[in-house]
Amino acid sequence: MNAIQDVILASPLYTGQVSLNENIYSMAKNKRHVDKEQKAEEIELAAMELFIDVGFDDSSMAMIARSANVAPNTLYWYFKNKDDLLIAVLNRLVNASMKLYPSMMTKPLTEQTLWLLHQFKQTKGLISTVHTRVEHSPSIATWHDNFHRMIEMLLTAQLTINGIQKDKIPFVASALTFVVEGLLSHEHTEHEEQEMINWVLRTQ
Amino acid sequence: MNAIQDVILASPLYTGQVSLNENIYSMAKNKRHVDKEQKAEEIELAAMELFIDVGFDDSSMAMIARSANVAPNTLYWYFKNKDDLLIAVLNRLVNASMKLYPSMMTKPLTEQTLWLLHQFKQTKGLISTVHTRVEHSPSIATWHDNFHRMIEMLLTAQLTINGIQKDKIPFVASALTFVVEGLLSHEHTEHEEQEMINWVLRTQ
DNA sequence: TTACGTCTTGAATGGCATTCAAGACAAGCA
DNA sequence: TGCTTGTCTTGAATGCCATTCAAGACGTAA
Repeated sequence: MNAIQDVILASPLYTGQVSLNENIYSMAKNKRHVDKEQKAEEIELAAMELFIDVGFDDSSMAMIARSANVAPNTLYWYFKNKDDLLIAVLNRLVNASMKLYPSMMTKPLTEQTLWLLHQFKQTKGLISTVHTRVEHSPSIATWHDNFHRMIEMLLTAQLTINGIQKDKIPFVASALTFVVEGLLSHEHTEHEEQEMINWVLRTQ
Repeated sequence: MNAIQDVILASPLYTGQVSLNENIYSMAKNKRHVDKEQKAEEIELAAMELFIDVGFDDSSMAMIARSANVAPNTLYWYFKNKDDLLIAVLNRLVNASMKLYPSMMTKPLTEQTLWLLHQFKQTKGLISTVHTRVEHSPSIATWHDNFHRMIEMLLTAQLTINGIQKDKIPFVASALTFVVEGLLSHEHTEHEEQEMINWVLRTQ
């Protein structure tokens, strides 16, 4: 239906894992890499559960390791540090939502936005975590940039389809993003959320 | 001119320090409390500078103590923990801005909002810090609640003066808040900021 | 059997917020 | 004057934390 969506959904960041081993060429001897990706996945799933349940700061590497049945320092063979593990988890979460998104694409934009809001609600805490760590970790910073670039493209495409006045689109897209982020960090009733999004999307 | 503002500006949270020693009655013997408030102020100022310059997470209690010329554990005689020190600093910052606010009250709302945005820009990092720590610390959570209550009252008053349609006011107030928070966590040009705020405030 | 990458781990290391116990200091009273 | 009592201050723990190091186990390929 529209090409932009396909581009987004096919972008390397969101097609699932960005391959952990880029050196497939030089990899010749002693490859056991099948297990490696499996184990990495186990670790990511353990981390994901903890990050969602108790938050990033309160999930120690030791807890994650225990939950994945490995020694704490084993995590560092698979991930450079805790921030890199966070990125893997974030990609997994975004990817999961984006896999479901196509089925929402034809629905009204208000409904789509509300759906996105609910998708990210389980990961509420991780949003401020990302914002906090953007200043520490360059890799989190670029992840954050890419994420917002993707959201902006997605919304721009949808707002265009919905016939929003062209020169207003950047504002509406930013406002929608900020309002969703705001609704994620501050408690509101379902009804308020809906009214809020409707208000942003009201055609002038 | 309008009573609501006065109420806000006189509210205990924002009239400067909430007195550190509530037990003035029982305090009789051995009082040296004059120095105490002075020393507390020195610590708060040292903490404020560090929180703004290097952020909350990267300001260790040891650094703050060194900067205030005391031993690290001395901080715990004045503040229950690092979160309580953060609250003292936040109150100081909000108080400083609110002292300046009355001179902006008569200006157009767009200008007021832009001014608020710039006031809080120096404390950018502390916003996500607060959002992160809301889940850990009940005292940060209530501070955050009170802060938003105050902002909501302030904006509601101003939007009423500006003749915004009554039933739309809650949405505009929330949207303005979220957009300011968004602009604080995501880099934008001055021009984009202005356009963004104008867009939210456009009368329908 | 040897050699060499892949993977795992126990045991550091250095940092952190916070607590503890001991004492210094000042004021009020005898 | 000395004694007591509360106000402050601090060196030295404590128990976490993320991360690193060095040693070795395990599989594969020659």
